[in-house]
Amino acid sequence: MTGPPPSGGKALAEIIAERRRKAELLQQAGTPAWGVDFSPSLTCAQAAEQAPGEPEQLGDEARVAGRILRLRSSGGIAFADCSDASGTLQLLASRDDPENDLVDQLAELDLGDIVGAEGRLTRTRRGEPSLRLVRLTLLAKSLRPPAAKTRGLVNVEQRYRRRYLDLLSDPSQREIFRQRTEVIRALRRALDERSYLEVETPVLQPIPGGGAARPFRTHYHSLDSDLYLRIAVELYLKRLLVGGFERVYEIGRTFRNEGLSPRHSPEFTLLEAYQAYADLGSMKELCQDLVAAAAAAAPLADGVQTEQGAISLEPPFPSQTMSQLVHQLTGLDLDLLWEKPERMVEEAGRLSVEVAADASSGTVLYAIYEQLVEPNLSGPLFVTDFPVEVSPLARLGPDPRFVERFELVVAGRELANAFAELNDPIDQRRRLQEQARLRSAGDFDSQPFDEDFVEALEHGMPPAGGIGIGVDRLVMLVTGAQSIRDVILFPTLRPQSGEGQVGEEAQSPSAP
RNA sequence: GCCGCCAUGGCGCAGUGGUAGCGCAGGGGCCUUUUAAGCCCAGGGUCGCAGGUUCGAAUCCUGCUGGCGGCACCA
Repeated sequence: MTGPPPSGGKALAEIIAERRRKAELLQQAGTPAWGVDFSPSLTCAQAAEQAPGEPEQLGDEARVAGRILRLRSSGGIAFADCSDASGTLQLLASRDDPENDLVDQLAELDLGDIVGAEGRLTRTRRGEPSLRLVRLTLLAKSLRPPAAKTRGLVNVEQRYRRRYLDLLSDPSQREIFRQRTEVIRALRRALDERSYLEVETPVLQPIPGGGAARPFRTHYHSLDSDLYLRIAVELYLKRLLVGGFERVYEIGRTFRNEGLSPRHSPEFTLLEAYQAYADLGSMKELCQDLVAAAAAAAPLADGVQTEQGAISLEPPFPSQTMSQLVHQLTGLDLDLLWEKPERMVEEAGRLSVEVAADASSGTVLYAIYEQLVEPNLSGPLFVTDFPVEVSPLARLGPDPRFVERFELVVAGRELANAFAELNDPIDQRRRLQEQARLRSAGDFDSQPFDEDFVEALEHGMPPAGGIGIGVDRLVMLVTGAQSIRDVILFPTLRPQSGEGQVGEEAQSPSAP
């Protein structure tokens, strides 16, 4: 035996050794255990469908390929359940057939082996569609025992760390990720149909702007400069509006150096779309259409469930201002209090909402909304009129205390965020300078100043609407997933000891 | 980062102070239509890691590692 010692205990080592021995015996007999080509003529599901209607009747010839999930043998007859992406088909070998050695061949397979099977379609006495074998080809010997024969993997850590085991032992897990892809396709289709142009902007950015979040930092050796993984794509897409594109969007991975939770992943998929000459109402319509398209792409049997019960994602969604929502919950007369931020701070304290003693009225309003209102909103609901203090990139509304912005809230969570984009370069410069001031005062979540972006605005950006949608959360919603890790194939986990010690890649002499 | 819960053969689990068991998987055997097939036999474990308490620790205590949940940060 060569190769690395198998991980795990003695029993596992013995199982692996036994399987390797089988593979070697086969190879010595001239039967390769890996690397053989095989072209199926039907999927397992198609073959099952084409099986003859009557028991023990022989039908068409067929070739299928798949993984052996279960084996049963009964003296002179052997059965195997063969599974491919489409479903499962039973394989059958009988001593009564001329190829009676197939009974032993089939029985000697191990669970997890991948085979190509050729024979005639039939149906057993109990009515099970089956392939009566005339030839069996081993395509890939499995050296490790299957994690789970019937139920899927239960151990959550294993499911995330070794997702392939989760996927192969539980078809419903594969279905979730297939639906994820369908949702993203539906989003693309909806935007493409509206003449949006899909673009790609830098993931590595010298100045990480466009959102309030702490970035990941990395270093590019060739230019000997620090770069940041993007926290948003906003500032680049707006530059494209300056450049004359009128409808652009990007769906891509975005990175935020923040805590992990069932709703937060350090890398997540963000959709951002910008449309020149669009007002906030148009963005609401776009938002509704995108959410409805996503829901239609992954239809749940029992509808979309939230902690507050079943909800409909059928447009149109209602709107309410943040001030209305806070007033309804607390009874506070915000107009009366607004000029006295210290009174607002007091009221917040009374409501057990913690804010800085010198917080402005807008900041306090937002804090009360976030902590007391948003978590209890079932939605879907557009929350509008955000305080200017928490919206440095949005255009002022008719009431200059607020900006033209909405968030779509579903199940107590922010699903989308949109605003009428600020295109006043003088105001934008002032607001970004304020952000930069906060940042240098130690607030890592505030945005650094981006001179090039402001300069782009100085060339003139058309008035525009913009929207951002958290795609992972949208997928969670429409698939009923409870954790964001359940909709990310390989979620970020702490490296196990021994991992995460890659060393300095720049030392590699073969680095390009 | 803080708090709580969890970690027992490959997988799923039982075992709350007396030295570890069950089902599946794996090995040997029986069985000519099975469906998570069935039946018989024999295996497989330093109970996550390291200390401590005790005559005796899977079990109690401490630390560490990893996971989950909550808080904080945020989408």
